[in-house]
Amino acid sequence: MEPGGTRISQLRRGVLEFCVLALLAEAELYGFDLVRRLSDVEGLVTSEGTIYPLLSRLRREGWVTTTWAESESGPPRRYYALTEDGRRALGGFTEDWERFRDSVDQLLLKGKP
Amino acid sequence: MEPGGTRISQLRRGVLEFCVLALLAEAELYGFDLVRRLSDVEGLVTSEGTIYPLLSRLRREGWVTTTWAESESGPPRRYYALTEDGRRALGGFTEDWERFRDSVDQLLLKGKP
DNA sequence: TCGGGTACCGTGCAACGCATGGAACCGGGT
DNA sequence: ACCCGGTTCCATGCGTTGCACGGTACCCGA
Repeated sequence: MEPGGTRISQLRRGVLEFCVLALLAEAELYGFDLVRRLSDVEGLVTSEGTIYPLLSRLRREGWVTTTWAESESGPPRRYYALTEDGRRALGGFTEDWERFRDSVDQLLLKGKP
Repeated sequence: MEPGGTRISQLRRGVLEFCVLALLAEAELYGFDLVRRLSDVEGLVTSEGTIYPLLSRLRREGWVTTTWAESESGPPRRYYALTEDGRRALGGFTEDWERFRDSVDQLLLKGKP
């Protein structure tokens, strides 16, 4: 299938980033684990090719910090932790999301309750 | 500001298209009017530079048909009408949107009811 | 020793919103 | 008579970001 060809992958744009922040708000996680956790959520399935560039961006923005830790079953893991800036960004986005979601609902579900 | 630089403009991706279809599901409208109507909805403000390429896509997909009509106050208008295919596409997306919205809500609002 | 699971990462493409700019028509103010 | 602003259409190019693809390296069981 052509890349970005599905409707859903367009929906993910700009949201995935903050879904990752939301997961990191509860616990420090590493990249590979984030992929697995997102796969458990309908419509958010993604791959390493998406996650790692995304995590690099988050680091560049100063929204996460990272620490290395050994693993018992493979190469070392890089754990990501939310910064105070990251928490603020997540809060700001959440407000934007709620407004946006309501607007789209209003247009899309007008006539089908 | 850099284009596409805001969080919101990324959210609009892939959604705007179907918001336009939703508006056309109620009445035939022309491009300039669509811009005004979307500006009335929080988070969906857009411009002609966005709408016209989008409408071209919809035509190419066969989701809308167009008819010209004179205007009393300016150049002629091109009115857009939803096709049966367009209505089906809108229905399909609406289902996808509901699932996606619930997933994001679940992640983002976990802990803040 | 060899394959498969774990774990990291970069490069290049495609989609789409938007800034920018251009064209043509109309009416009102100076 | 002339220009300016509103209306209405459209095309071109850029930036962001998800994803396909490919690469490296470690560990373990068959």
